Amino acid sequence: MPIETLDETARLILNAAAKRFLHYGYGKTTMSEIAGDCNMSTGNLYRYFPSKLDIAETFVRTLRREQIELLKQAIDGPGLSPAEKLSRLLQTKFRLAYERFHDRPKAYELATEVLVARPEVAVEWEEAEEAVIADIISEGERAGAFAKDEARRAPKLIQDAVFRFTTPAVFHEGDFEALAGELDALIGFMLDALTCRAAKAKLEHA
Amino acid sequence: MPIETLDETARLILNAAAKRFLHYGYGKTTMSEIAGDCNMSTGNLYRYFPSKLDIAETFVRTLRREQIELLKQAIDGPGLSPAEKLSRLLQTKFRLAYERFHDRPKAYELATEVLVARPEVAVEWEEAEEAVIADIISEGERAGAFAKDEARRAPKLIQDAVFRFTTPAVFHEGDFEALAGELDALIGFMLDALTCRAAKAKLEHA
DNA sequence: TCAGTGAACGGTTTACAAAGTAGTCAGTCT
DNA sequence: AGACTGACTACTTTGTAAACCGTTCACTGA
Repeated sequence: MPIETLDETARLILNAAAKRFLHYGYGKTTMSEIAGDCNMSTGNLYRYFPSKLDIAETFVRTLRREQIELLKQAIDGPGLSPAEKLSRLLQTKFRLAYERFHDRPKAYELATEVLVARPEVAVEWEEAEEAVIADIISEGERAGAFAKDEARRAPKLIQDAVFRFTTPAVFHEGDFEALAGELDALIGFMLDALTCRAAKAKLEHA
Repeated sequence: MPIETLDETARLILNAAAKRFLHYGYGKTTMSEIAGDCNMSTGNLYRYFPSKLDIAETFVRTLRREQIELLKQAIDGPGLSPAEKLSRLLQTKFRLAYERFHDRPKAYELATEVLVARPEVAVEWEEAEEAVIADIISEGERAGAFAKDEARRAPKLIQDAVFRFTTPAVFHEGDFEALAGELDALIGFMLDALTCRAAKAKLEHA
């Protein structure tokens, strides 16, 4: 349910809730406050959303849409090789997670709470990213840079491998540059696997 | 401080504490209970350990020694190639984490609590594993199977890549076999990077 | 008919007092 | 002298009663 398809009143509620969620956090925001901001009663909120959690879920979905959009922009540059695209995508994903954690802690907290309570939203988020990665790898296969038939399994494996760099535990240890450098080396490893498999296949063919 | 170097009374305390930690957890174990089990007063405990947390830390260090020992045994088989050793090591590490989480939840909880309160113990744990990985990679380099000069950076990268499979979040989703299969594919990827770099270097040399 | 209301309900959080616990230390026993 | 004690302190956890919050629903006004 993208925002555009929502009722005008529903959007009003969503905006009011989003502001409070980002300022005070999910737990510290009450339905009364949201209703008050919209000049309506609490009961009326339930005509537009089944529950408080659903308001938060809808908001997190918009955050996801924004993130996917930013990732696509990051790899949109002209003349980027598939390897460069993959590298940029993962570095951008890391940077966005790092920034959200440090600069918008309430947004991070909200996403975490919703993702724990509604695991299917987390799965959809990962699948959306996976699709972007799969596109890059397919392009690499067509160009002969990457090995064939990787587009099916590789995206999930790549997500597994960089998992550590999207986990809050890592954001405390070391500064951004050090972590980005470590991630870069890891991406280099993964890219070598993809390109070397292709090279090996070519040698056998020749 | 390995156990053998400890005072007899200190070992008595450590064993009594370990039993209670594993049965009831760290928080639900009191210094009075430990002292009672050892037929001594609480005050006397502090002649042997600076604090309750230090008792737990010492115990967690023995858990680490056991785990490193098991990992070394897992790669000790005769005629195992470096690639097989690395694969076995990481699969064993995953299996031990999985089993501890499901079969000895209190042990898992204790380790988590100590590792959060004493991050340097976590660092030492990772470094001990890193040393085992580095040995395997050095062996692979000497045999010409792996690329040169990887033994320095690769161990940390490999630990990063498999991080997801030693994190409790993953233990809930999917069964053991499915996760082990996914990990296997990921290890295959990393091994390809190591071996392909070596192959590429050889080609250039020839 | 339908957007909107607000009192009422059950489950949860909060506030604060009572109980408990980690750690100390002056003193005991051997 | 040195292993050991246990009452003591400062802090934390626990029990619990009151306040609060998400959600419902019978009702209102247009």
